[in-house]
Amino acid sequence: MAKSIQVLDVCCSPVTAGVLDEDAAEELASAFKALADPARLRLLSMVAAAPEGEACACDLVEPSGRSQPTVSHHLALLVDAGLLTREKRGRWAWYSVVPERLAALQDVLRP
Amino acid sequence: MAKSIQVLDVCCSPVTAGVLDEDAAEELASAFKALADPARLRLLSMVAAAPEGEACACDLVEPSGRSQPTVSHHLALLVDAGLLTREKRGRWAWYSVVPERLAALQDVLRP
DNA sequence: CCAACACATCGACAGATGTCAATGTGTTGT
DNA sequence: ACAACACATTGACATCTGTCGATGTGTTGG
Repeated sequence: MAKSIQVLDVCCSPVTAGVLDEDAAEELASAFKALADPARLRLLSMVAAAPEGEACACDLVEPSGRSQPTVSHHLALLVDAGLLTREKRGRWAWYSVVPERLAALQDVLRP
Repeated sequence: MAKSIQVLDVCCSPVTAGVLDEDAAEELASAFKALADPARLRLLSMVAAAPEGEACACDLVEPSGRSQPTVSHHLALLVDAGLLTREKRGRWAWYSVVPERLAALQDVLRP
Protein backbone atom coordinates (compact mmCIF):
# COMPACT_ATOMS: atom_id res chain seq x y z
CA MET A 1 0.00 0.00 0.00
CA ALA A 2 2.01 2.88 -1.32
CA LYS A 3 5.18 4.36 0.00
CA SER A 4 4.12 7.92 0.68
CA ILE A 5 7.51 8.91 1.98
CA GLN A 6 10.23 10.65 0.03
CA VAL A 7 8.42 11.63 -3.10
CA LEU A 8 9.87 15.05 -3.41
CA ASP A 9 12.29 14.77 -6.24
CA VAL A 10 10.85 13.61 -9.48
CA CYS A 11 14.27 12.21 -9.93
CA CYS A 12 14.85 12.41 -13.60
CA SER A 13 15.61 14.33 -16.66
CA PRO A 14 13.15 14.54 -19.52
CA VAL A 15 11.72 11.28 -20.77
CA THR A 16 13.23 12.18 -24.09
CA ALA A 17 16.73 12.57 -22.71
CA GLY A 18 17.69 8.94 -22.50
CA VAL A 19 16.45 5.50 -21.69
CA LEU A 20 14.88 5.33 -18.25
CA ASP A 21 15.92 2.51 -16.00
CA GLU A 22 13.20 0.47 -14.37
CA ASP A 23 13.45 2.27 -11.04
CA ALA A 24 13.22 5.76 -12.44
CA ALA A 25 10.34 4.67 -14.64
CA GLU A 26 8.54 3.21 -11.65
CA GLU A 27 8.90 6.41 -9.68
CA LEU A 28 7.84 8.60 -12.54
CA ALA A 29 4.89 6.39 -13.33
CA SER A 30 3.57 6.64 -9.81
CA ALA A 31 3.81 10.40 -10.10
CA PHE A 32 1.73 10.42 -13.26
CA LYS A 33 -0.69 7.93 -11.78
CA ALA A 34 -1.75 10.67 -9.41
CA LEU A 35 -2.79 12.73 -12.41
CA ALA A 36 -4.40 9.85 -14.23
CA ASP A 37 -7.84 10.19 -12.72
CA PRO A 38 -10.50 12.76 -13.54
CA ALA A 39 -11.64 13.15 -9.95
CA ARG A 40 -8.12 13.98 -8.84
CA LEU A 41 -7.50 16.36 -11.71
CA ARG A 42 -10.66 18.23 -10.84
CA LEU A 43 -9.75 18.38 -7.17
CA LEU A 44 -6.32 19.66 -8.09
CA SER A 45 -7.79 22.34 -10.30
CA MET A 46 -10.29 23.33 -7.65
CA VAL A 47 -7.61 23.78 -5.05
CA ALA A 48 -5.51 25.75 -7.50
CA ALA A 49 -8.44 27.98 -8.37
CA ALA A 50 -9.47 28.55 -4.79
CA PRO A 51 -9.00 31.97 -3.21
CA GLU A 52 -5.68 32.32 -1.40
CA GLY A 53 -4.62 29.19 -3.30
CA GLU A 54 -5.98 26.93 -0.64
CA ALA A 55 -9.21 25.06 -0.23
CA CYS A 56 -11.00 23.34 2.60
CA ALA A 57 -11.96 19.74 1.95
CA CYS A 58 -15.48 20.63 3.00
CA ASP A 59 -15.80 22.87 -0.06
CA LEU A 60 -14.64 20.18 -2.46
CA VAL A 61 -17.02 17.34 -1.74
CA GLU A 62 -20.19 18.69 -3.26
CA PRO A 63 -18.70 20.24 -6.44
CA SER A 64 -16.58 17.15 -7.07
CA GLY A 65 -19.68 15.00 -7.26
CA ARG A 66 -18.08 12.27 -5.19
CA SER A 67 -18.77 11.07 -1.69
CA GLN A 68 -16.85 12.51 1.25
CA PRO A 69 -14.76 9.34 1.77
CA THR A 70 -13.89 9.25 -1.91
CA VAL A 71 -12.79 12.87 -1.90
CA SER A 72 -10.74 12.27 1.24
CA HIS A 73 -9.14 9.31 -0.46
CA HIS A 74 -8.19 11.23 -3.58
CA LEU A 75 -6.86 14.17 -1.63
CA ALA A 76 -4.68 11.79 0.35
CA LEU A 77 -3.30 10.36 -2.88
CA LEU A 78 -2.53 13.82 -4.20
CA VAL A 79 -0.72 14.66 -0.98
CA ASP A 80 1.21 11.40 -1.17
CA ALA A 81 2.18 12.29 -4.70
CA GLY A 82 3.54 15.59 -3.48
CA LEU A 83 1.11 17.60 -5.56
CA LEU A 84 -0.82 18.97 -2.61
CA THR A 85 0.00 19.82 0.96
CA ARG A 86 -2.43 19.36 3.78
CA GLU A 87 -2.73 21.60 6.80
CA LYS A 88 -5.19 20.79 9.51
CA ARG A 89 -6.67 23.86 11.13
CA GLY A 90 -9.30 23.23 13.76
CA ARG A 91 -11.60 20.65 12.38
CA TRP A 92 -10.91 21.57 8.80
CA ALA A 93 -8.26 20.33 6.43
CA TRP A 94 -6.83 22.91 4.08
CA TYR A 95 -5.09 21.91 0.88
CA SER A 96 -2.71 23.86 -1.32
CA VAL A 97 -0.96 22.95 -4.55
CA VAL A 98 2.79 22.47 -4.66
CA PRO A 99 3.86 24.35 -7.78
CA GLU A 100 7.41 23.02 -7.62
CA ARG A 101 6.07 19.53 -7.94
CA LEU A 102 4.00 20.44 -10.96
CA ALA A 103 7.04 22.12 -12.46
CA ALA A 104 9.14 19.05 -11.87
CA LEU A 105 6.67 16.84 -13.68
CA GLN A 106 6.36 19.42 -16.40
CA ASP A 107 10.08 19.23 -16.86
CA VAL A 108 9.95 15.50 -17.43
CA LEU A 109 7.67 16.09 -20.38
CA ARG A 110 9.97 18.56 -22.07
CA PRO A 111 10.30 17.51 -25.72
CA MET B 1 -12.85 -0.33 -25.50
CA ALA B 2 -11.16 3.03 -25.76
CA LYS B 3 -11.92 5.74 -28.19
CA SER B 4 -8.60 6.10 -29.96
CA ILE B 5 -9.92 8.71 -32.35
CA GLN B 6 -9.54 12.44 -31.96
CA VAL B 7 -6.96 12.63 -29.27
CA LEU B 8 -4.95 15.35 -30.79
CA ASP B 9 -5.82 18.38 -28.78
CA VAL B 10 -5.19 18.07 -25.11
CA CYS B 11 -8.05 20.46 -24.93
CA CYS B 12 -7.33 22.57 -21.97
CA SER B 13 -5.46 25.27 -20.31
CA PRO B 14 -3.27 24.56 -17.30
CA VAL B 15 -4.81 22.60 -14.49
CA THR B 16 -4.12 25.58 -12.33
CA ALA B 17 -6.02 27.99 -14.54
CA GLY B 18 -9.50 27.16 -13.42
CA VAL B 19 -11.80 24.38 -12.37
CA LEU B 20 -11.90 21.60 -14.91
CA ASP B 21 -15.29 20.32 -15.93
CA GLU B 22 -15.86 16.60 -15.82
CA ASP B 23 -15.35 16.11 -19.56
CA ALA B 24 -12.07 17.97 -19.76
CA ALA B 25 -10.86 16.13 -16.68
CA GLU B 26 -11.78 12.81 -18.24
CA GLU B 27 -9.89 13.59 -21.40
CA LEU B 28 -6.85 14.86 -19.57
CA ALA B 29 -6.84 11.91 -17.24
CA SER B 30 -6.78 9.45 -20.10
CA ALA B 31 -3.81 11.32 -21.50
CA PHE B 32 -1.91 11.00 -18.25
CA LYS B 33 -2.96 7.38 -17.89
CA ALA B 34 -0.76 6.65 -20.86
CA LEU B 35 2.19 7.94 -18.88
CA ALA B 36 1.19 6.23 -15.67
CA ASP B 37 2.95 2.96 -16.31
CA PRO B 38 6.67 2.23 -16.03
CA ALA B 39 6.72 -0.05 -19.06
CA ARG B 40 5.22 2.66 -21.23
CA LEU B 41 7.49 5.36 -19.87
CA ARG B 42 10.49 3.23 -20.67
CA LEU B 43 9.25 2.45 -24.16
CA LEU B 44 8.63 6.13 -24.73
CA SER B 45 12.12 7.01 -23.59
CA MET B 46 13.62 4.28 -25.69
CA VAL B 47 11.92 5.52 -28.81
CA ALA B 48 12.95 9.08 -28.02
CA ALA B 49 16.53 8.02 -27.50
CA ALA B 50 16.70 5.90 -30.63
CA PRO B 51 18.82 7.02 -33.58
CA GLU B 52 16.84 9.08 -36.09
CA GLY B 53 14.24 9.43 -33.35
CA GLU B 54 12.51 6.27 -34.40
CA ALA B 55 12.66 2.71 -33.18
CA CYS B 56 11.58 -0.64 -34.48
CA ALA B 57 9.36 -2.63 -32.16
CA CYS B 58 11.72 -5.54 -32.58
CA ASP B 59 14.41 -3.57 -30.79
CA LEU B 60 12.20 -2.74 -27.84
CA VAL B 61 11.04 -6.14 -26.68
CA GLU B 62 14.20 -7.47 -25.15
CA PRO B 63 15.41 -4.28 -23.41
CA SER B 64 11.94 -3.60 -22.05
CA GLY B 65 11.93 -6.90 -20.22
CA ARG B 66 8.36 -7.62 -21.27
CA SER B 67 6.92 -10.17 -23.65
CA GLN B 68 6.34 -9.28 -27.26
CA PRO B 69 2.54 -9.12 -26.90
CA THR B 70 2.86 -6.89 -23.87
CA VAL B 71 5.18 -4.51 -25.68
CA SER B 72 2.85 -4.46 -28.64
CA HIS B 73 -0.02 -3.67 -26.30
CA HIS B 74 1.76 -0.78 -24.62
CA LEU B 75 2.95 0.68 -27.90
CA ALA B 76 -0.61 0.61 -29.15
CA LEU B 77 -1.75 2.50 -26.05
CA LEU B 78 0.94 5.11 -26.56
CA VAL B 79 -0.14 5.54 -30.16
CA ASP B 80 -3.77 5.83 -29.09
CA ALA B 81 -2.73 8.48 -26.62
CA GLY B 82 -1.10 10.41 -29.42
CA LEU B 83 2.34 10.18 -27.86
CA LEU B 84 3.78 7.94 -30.56
CA THR B 85 3.17 7.44 -34.23
CA ARG B 86 3.43 4.09 -35.90
CA GLU B 87 4.67 3.51 -39.40
CA LYS B 88 4.69 0.04 -40.82
CA ARG B 89 7.58 -0.58 -43.18
CA GLY B 90 7.87 -4.05 -44.59
CA ARG B 91 7.38 -6.40 -41.71
CA TRP B 92 8.61 -3.93 -39.15
CA ALA B 93 6.73 -1.31 -37.22
CA TRP B 94 8.60 1.91 -36.59
CA TYR B 95 7.62 4.24 -33.81
CA SER B 96 8.42 7.92 -33.30
CA VAL B 97 7.51 10.30 -30.53
CA VAL B 98 5.13 13.17 -31.15
CA PRO B 99 6.81 16.14 -29.48
CA GLU B 100 3.77 18.38 -29.91
CA ARG B 101 1.77 15.99 -27.83
CA LEU B 102 4.37 15.99 -25.08
CA ALA B 103 4.44 19.78 -25.22
CA ALA B 104 0.68 19.95 -24.92
CA LEU B 105 0.68 17.81 -21.81
CA GLN B 106 3.58 19.78 -20.47
CA ASP B 107 1.52 22.89 -20.89
CA VAL B 108 -1.27 21.50 -18.76
CA LEU B 109 1.17 21.16 -15.89
CA ARG B 110 2.30 24.75 -16.03
CA PRO B 111 2.17 26.14 -12.48
C1' DC C 1 -20.05 16.88 29.08
C1' DC C 2 -22.46 16.07 24.95
C1' DA C 3 -24.16 16.56 20.43
C1' DA C 4 -22.87 18.10 16.01
C1' DC C 5 -19.39 18.51 12.89
C1' DA C 6 -15.13 17.62 9.63
C1' DC C 7 -12.48 14.35 8.27
C1' DA C 8 -10.08 9.75 8.03
C1' DT C 9 -10.25 4.77 7.93
C1' DC C 10 -12.31 0.28 7.02
C1' DG C 11 -14.66 -3.26 4.42
C1' DA C 12 -16.68 -4.58 0.35
C1' DC C 13 -17.31 -4.81 -4.47
C1' DA C 14 -17.35 -3.96 -9.53
C1' DG C 15 -14.58 -2.67 -13.11
C1' DA C 16 -10.08 -1.53 -15.13
C1' DT C 17 -5.27 -2.89 -16.05
C1' DG C 18 -0.79 -5.38 -16.84
C1' DT C 19 0.86 -9.59 -18.05
C1' DC C 20 1.70 -13.81 -20.69
C1' DA C 21 0.90 -18.09 -23.75
C1' DA C 22 -1.37 -19.24 -27.74
C1' DT C 23 -2.89 -18.01 -32.04
C1' DG C 24 -3.82 -15.11 -36.09
C1' DT C 25 -2.17 -11.96 -40.04
C1' DG C 26 0.66 -10.10 -43.20
C1' DT C 27 5.61 -9.91 -45.33
C1' DT C 28 9.97 -11.61 -46.84
C1' DG C 29 13.54 -14.49 -48.64
C1' DT C 30 14.51 -18.76 -50.82
C1' DA D 1 4.83 -22.04 -52.68
C1' DC D 2 6.66 -22.30 -48.15
C1' DA D 3 8.97 -21.55 -44.01
C1' DA D 4 10.56 -18.03 -41.10
C1' DC D 5 9.80 -13.74 -39.39
C1' DA D 6 7.56 -9.31 -37.16
C1' DC D 7 3.81 -7.96 -35.23
C1' DA D 8 -1.16 -7.84 -33.65
C1' DT D 9 -5.04 -10.06 -31.43
C1' DT D 10 -7.31 -13.12 -28.28
C1' DG D 11 -8.27 -15.31 -23.94
C1' DA D 12 -7.27 -15.90 -19.31
C1' DC D 13 -5.85 -14.47 -14.91
C1' DA D 14 -4.15 -11.93 -10.83
C1' DT D 15 -3.78 -7.46 -9.18
C1' DC D 16 -4.86 -2.69 -8.76
C1' DT D 17 -8.24 1.09 -8.40
C1' DG D 18 -12.38 3.98 -7.76
C1' DT D 19 -16.36 4.07 -5.33
C1' DC D 20 -19.54 4.02 -1.49
C1' DG D 21 -21.75 3.00 3.21
C1' DA D 22 -20.53 2.37 7.79
C1' DT D 23 -17.71 3.45 11.36
C1' DG D 24 -13.83 5.59 13.89
C1' DT D 25 -11.20 9.93 15.59
C1' DG D 26 -10.54 14.32 16.85
C1' DT D 27 -12.62 19.29 17.45
C1' DT D 28 -15.96 22.69 18.50
C1' DG D 29 -19.91 25.10 20.43
C1' DG D 30 -23.45 25.16 23.82
